Amino acid sequence: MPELPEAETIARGLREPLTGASVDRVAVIHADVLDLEAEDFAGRLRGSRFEAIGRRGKNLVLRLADSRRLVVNLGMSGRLLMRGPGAGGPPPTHPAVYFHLQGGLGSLVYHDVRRFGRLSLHSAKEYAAWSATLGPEPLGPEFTAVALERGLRSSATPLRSWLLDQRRVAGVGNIYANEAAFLARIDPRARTNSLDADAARRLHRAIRRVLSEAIDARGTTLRDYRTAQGWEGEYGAKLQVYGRAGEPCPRCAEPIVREVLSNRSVFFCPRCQPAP
DNA sequence: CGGTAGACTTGGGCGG
DNA sequence: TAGCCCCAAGTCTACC
Repeated sequence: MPELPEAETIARGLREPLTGASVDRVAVIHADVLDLEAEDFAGRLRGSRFEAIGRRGKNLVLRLADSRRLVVNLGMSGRLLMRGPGAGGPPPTHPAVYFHLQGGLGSLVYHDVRRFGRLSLHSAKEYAAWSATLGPEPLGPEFTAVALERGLRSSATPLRSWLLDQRRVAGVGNIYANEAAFLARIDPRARTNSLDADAARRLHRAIRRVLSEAIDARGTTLRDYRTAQGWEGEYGAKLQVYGRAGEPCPRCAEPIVREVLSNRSVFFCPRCQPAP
């Protein structure tokens, strides 16, 4: 998604307009974002009330009144947009699913240019099982420096890859993995079992800081991400290394380097983030 | 099991 | 300009 700060921003923006609203009708435009047949999906949601709006890692979790959960993974380009009752303004360009609400409350639109996103409907039990496959919430109490140090020691994968593994910690993606490694002054290519306790403490602080500050800025819009109200996030202007290859490091002015690691870009300052 | 490369999909930009 | 171009917030699979 849209990573954790973007998902959190969307959840906050959906809470007020969606909590307590009920689904009148579901219109499926692109069934390939569903884990069920379109008819089945629409039928199971008709009449359901949204009771609580939350997030797990990068996923939006919309709890229904009967304790089922609609889990939305936004992939690379998914949006969850509230449309007012009048639905003024231009219509969405790439709608995949419309949730029309009862009582003239407008609609919730799942919008996705690339359709890498997925919408799944879980029973309470299925949701618990799915959630258990994800690592701890990085802004929650379970994610301690000691737990992080233990996790890092148990693997020989490069730090950037470790951070992208949702079973390790839930919600960090490529933007914030690169930013956190920079703030912690660790080479993102370093094997995690080569990092010492002090590096783990720095990384713990850096992850929490970058995610918190990105939430405060309502996330990072590179191109596709929007809040539930359709606004862009403001954190892009605060990125230190991500997408800044060739620009001077904000700490030491050495040019930022871009490399490819596991088929994805990795950005770092070769002077501030020395190989251990 | 752990780690990596490619596939999936569409659109924007001409580089990193 | 246009291209068996390049790149992109993610995740799943195959394969070593």
